[in-house]
Amino acid sequence: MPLLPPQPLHDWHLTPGEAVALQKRLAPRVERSDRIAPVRHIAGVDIGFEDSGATTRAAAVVLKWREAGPPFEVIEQVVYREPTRMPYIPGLLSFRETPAALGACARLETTPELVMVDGQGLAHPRRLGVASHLGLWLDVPTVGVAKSRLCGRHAEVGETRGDSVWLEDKGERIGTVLRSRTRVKPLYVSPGHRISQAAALEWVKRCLYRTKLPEPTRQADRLASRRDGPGRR
DNA sequence: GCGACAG
DNA sequence: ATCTTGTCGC
Repeated sequence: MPLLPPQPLHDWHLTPGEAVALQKRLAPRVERSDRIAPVRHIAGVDIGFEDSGATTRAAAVVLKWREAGPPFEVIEQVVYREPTRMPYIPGLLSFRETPAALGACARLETTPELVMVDGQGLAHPRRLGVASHLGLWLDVPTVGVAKSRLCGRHAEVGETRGDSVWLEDKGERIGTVLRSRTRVKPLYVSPGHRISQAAALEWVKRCLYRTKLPEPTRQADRLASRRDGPGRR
């Protein structure tokens, strides 16, 4: 999918303090309501590492959306590598993963109407998780699907598949804690960009098939973390 | 000052 | 995230 013309949405040589300042400037640009075109394709994005972390491997997959529900047909798969440029710092994940993620997305021929990202969206201390940051950059609707909590509080979630509770922080709802599989650790779903809380949750539910992760993220996950080196596609 | 802390 | 064996489920 095409990348937007270069914009001051990201910088690769920032100190932690500068990165935090940038997040505060970008957060207000995140759109929290639905501005989504009819969904035909949904992409999944995830990052993995090789060479003890020296190489970052980004994976992007595109699935054809079917009203009939999953399993969806995978129509594109891309793996893109580049040297790792920043360490992992809680709250600054997007600065470590977004560069490679953009590289993978730029190599997709299809432009999806929705992108699911492994990580938080709004459910971030400054409301700019990796899903939001990537969404801003690509100017495409995104939803964050994380496997654990970064911030916020929530009541206990029911143990049955489909049960969910709000994730809140500082008096506002920042996401949803969703039990995607009975008796399995819940998912933390939050809007990335151009999507509402309700729609973000619904799309994740609609993409659940038989595993803990929704299909877009699951497919990207397996590509990004394969221990042997998948070339491309 | 003491924890918590996406991937 | 990654390092790891066997094991349970579809």
